[in-house]
Parts: sequence; structure tokens; C-alpha cells
Amino acid sequence: MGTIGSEQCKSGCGVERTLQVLDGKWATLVVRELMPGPKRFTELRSVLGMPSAKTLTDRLRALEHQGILTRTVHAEVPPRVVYELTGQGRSLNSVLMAMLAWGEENPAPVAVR
Amino acid sequence: MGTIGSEQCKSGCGVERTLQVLDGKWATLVVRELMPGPKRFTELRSVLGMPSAKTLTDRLRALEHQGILTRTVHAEVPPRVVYELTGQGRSLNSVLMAMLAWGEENPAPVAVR
DNA sequence: CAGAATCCACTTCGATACTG
DNA sequence: CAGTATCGAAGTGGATTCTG
Repeated sequence: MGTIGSEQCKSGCGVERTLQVLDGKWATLVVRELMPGPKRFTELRSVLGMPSAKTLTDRLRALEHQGILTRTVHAEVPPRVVYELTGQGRSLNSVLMAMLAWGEENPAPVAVR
Repeated sequence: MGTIGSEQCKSGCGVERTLQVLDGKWATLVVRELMPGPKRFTELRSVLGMPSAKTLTDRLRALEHQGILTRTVHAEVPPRVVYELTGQGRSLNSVLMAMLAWGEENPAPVAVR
């Protein structure tokens, strides 16, 4: 198996598709947090350290529309909304594991200068 | 092998580190294009379809400072500048392959609307 | 050719206030 | 609790012009 490159992977290839889903600075982290299991809105917000609810809502909606996660509203008081990865969402685990492995083996450079 | 998650991966983990490097919408694509071998500035620009030189310059500088690629200036006329992945940069191949595989197996949803 | 510099458009993100 | 609505700040990308 060789390296990736434009020969096997021109514009519109799988890498671009993945980038569409794991877009922006939060999407990847949201998916990571949901990987072990469903979580609630506030739970996600506090774990990810997101100060604003708006951004999280936007990211969750985008991922929902892309079929990565589902949003379930429990009609209770107080309301409880649970986000859970779909099969497609869970399949992103392989990508996250690759990112995790690379990050662990390649810490930040000694000096950024 | 389990799934990824905050239990094994709190803030500051490898995933975040990888996201620092593959940041924005161009970094990943630049690394992908350089994976098969060195390329010149204009070559990268045309293959990636980047209309503006500024953005490409910014991305290349960022990746250079992070130790992902090297910039070599050949003192010729016309000048020739070649960008090449470092060992660390080439090691990102595993991440790109994971992204490629996921994207191939998970095309865009039936309707994005 | 490979940029640097400048200006501008768009998106993303955050803070605040309010609602079912 | 889990949002929505609105505003504004910030970052990123693009177009243009100029230079060694």
C-alpha cells in the first residue's frame, strides 16, 4: 500500500468528503465526545469547554443533517435532549483513532521560534 | 480495541494535536498533495485550485513552522521553490488514508437539502 | 516564478438576552 | 434544561497590485 496522493485521489475524493463532515474546529471534538455513548447538550458543552450555546447548536445541527448523529428530545421537565452517533457517525472512529495515534506520536515541535 | 472517547482522551490529547496541524480547510489537502513527492508553489496552487496565492502561502508557512514540510529555494531564474514533507509530515499518511477510506465508504447523504 | 502587501467578503465564534 | 435571536468580534479566504 502506497501513499495517498492526487494520482489516486483527485478533487472530490474521499478525503474531501471527510473534511466536509469534520469541518471547523468543533465537529471532530463533538464526534469524539459522543463516541463512547450518547450525551446531553449541557454535558457536551461543559466537557468541550464551549462557552457559547450557539456554536454547539450549529455544529450539532450540521452533523445531524449529515447523518452523523441523531437528536432525541425527551418530553420531560426539565427537558432532556440526547445526542447519539449513528452507525455512520460511529464509523468515524477509525479516523479519530488515526488522529489520536498521530498526535500521540508527534507532540508539538521543540521550539516554534 | 475500543472506541475513542474522553475517558482515554481528555483535552490536550492527540486528537487536538492533530487538529492543530490539519487546521483550516486547506492544510489537509496541501499535505495530501505533497504525499507522493515534492511540489512547487505554482504546482500546488493549480492542483488545489486555489485562486489566491496569499492563502496558500499562509498555509505553507504554518505547516513549515510546525515541522510538517520544508521549503527549499533554488536560486535560479526564474526562481523555483520546492515544498517537501518531512518525516513527520509523511507520517500523516495514516491519518489521510483513514479519511480517504471513510469518505469512500460514506458518500454524501441522499439529500443534503 | 514566488511571493509580499493591502483591502475586502464571508464564515465562524462568542456574549448577551430571552423563551418553552 | 435546551435551546433561539441578535449583535459584534475574529479568523479565514479571495481579489488585486506590486516586487526581486
